Amino acid sequence: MRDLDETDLEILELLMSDARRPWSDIAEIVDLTPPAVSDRVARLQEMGIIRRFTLDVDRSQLREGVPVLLTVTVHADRFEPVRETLLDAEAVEYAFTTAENDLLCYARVPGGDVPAWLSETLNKESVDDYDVTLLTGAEWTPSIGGTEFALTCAECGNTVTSEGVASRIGGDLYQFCCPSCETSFEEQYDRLEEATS
Amino acid sequence: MRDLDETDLEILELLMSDARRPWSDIAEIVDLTPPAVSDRVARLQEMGIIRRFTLDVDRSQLREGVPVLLTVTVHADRFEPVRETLLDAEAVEYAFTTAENDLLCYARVPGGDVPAWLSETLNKESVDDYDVTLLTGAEWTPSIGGTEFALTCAECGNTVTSEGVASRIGGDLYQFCCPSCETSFEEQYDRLEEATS
DNA sequence: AGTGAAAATCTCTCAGT
DNA sequence: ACTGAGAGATTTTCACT
Repeated sequence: MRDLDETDLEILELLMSDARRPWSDIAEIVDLTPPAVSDRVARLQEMGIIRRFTLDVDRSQLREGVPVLLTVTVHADRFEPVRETLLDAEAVEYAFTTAENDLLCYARVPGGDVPAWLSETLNKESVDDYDVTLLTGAEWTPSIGGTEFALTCAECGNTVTSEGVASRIGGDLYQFCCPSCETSFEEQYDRLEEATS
Repeated sequence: MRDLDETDLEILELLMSDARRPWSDIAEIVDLTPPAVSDRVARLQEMGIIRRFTLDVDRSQLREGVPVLLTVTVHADRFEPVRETLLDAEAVEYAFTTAENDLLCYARVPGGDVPAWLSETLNKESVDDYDVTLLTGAEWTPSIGGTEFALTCAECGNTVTSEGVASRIGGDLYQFCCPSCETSFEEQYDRLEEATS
């Protein structure tokens, strides 16, 4: 799978701000022809970078229910099914997974009866504990962050993903793709320090 | 401002699943002509129901930074400026406001140095306290929930918005547009109870 | 608010580089 | 991967209901 170039990111940004913008419009900005833009967008869709063309809707005006943030603690074995159950629930709009395997869901509960909705939704699911926070607002600021690109592991040179770690060593910040690369780098660094002192 | 009808909701649903769908396509499904659909969409945009046509992007593939959930506690006086500062920050994608005036932000921190990013971002802002949770996943499930419609205040008949409250009185759940309607309804209810006992 | 038809614009296809 | 041009589809405009 070929990597993204700056033109792809520019196209993504333009479509983020207006997904109905004509290809010809984009083509002019990124200095290509309309079919070339169309091809790139098709490729971005195939790669799964673009999941879909959609709307940013102000649901508060649709009066769809009481907005809540639901924090769910669940045993690791049951994590996947619970996550899927929640994502399938009509009321759930966002689901965040924490590093400690907790689930955070933003939902709009129809009818305002949060306890009833919860027992309906999580009924057959073995949830250890949950907590509900009432929300008064939710906002979304889509942006691609055009200046931000892939990070490179200081030890092995691979691309740093969400699994990666950052560490400040000798006053400088280094990126690593995994903790073992971090350890290797630190050992190497300490050896260098000793040798030059 | 005219209320939404079922055709509007149908158009919203169709555009949520594919925002580039031709008007003619939608027109056929909702039994209108293309210009009529175009007019309705324009009206939905003017009303602010449709904020924008956009993309659902799989940001995990863009390797854009370390995903975190930031919980910020801030004095009521400083709430608005802090909220705006955070929303303006490139890294912040979502901001949820709790009923207790806490802020919850989903952000992807570039470079992975979360403490540095925080001190940069919230530098001149008087934040009482904050907490950072590392996330490993974030998902979005766009859907309109076609069966869900506006709620009506049991006291005054107005539409219940996010500001509204729900209350279980005498075993039944009632919706109110505001606390004062709730109080009026309860008093009326109690008087009826006394009269019939 | 919606229709119908014409004009303008956009997208798709495909042969060629 | 991209271009350029032509065919086909879509959107916009506008007079009318």
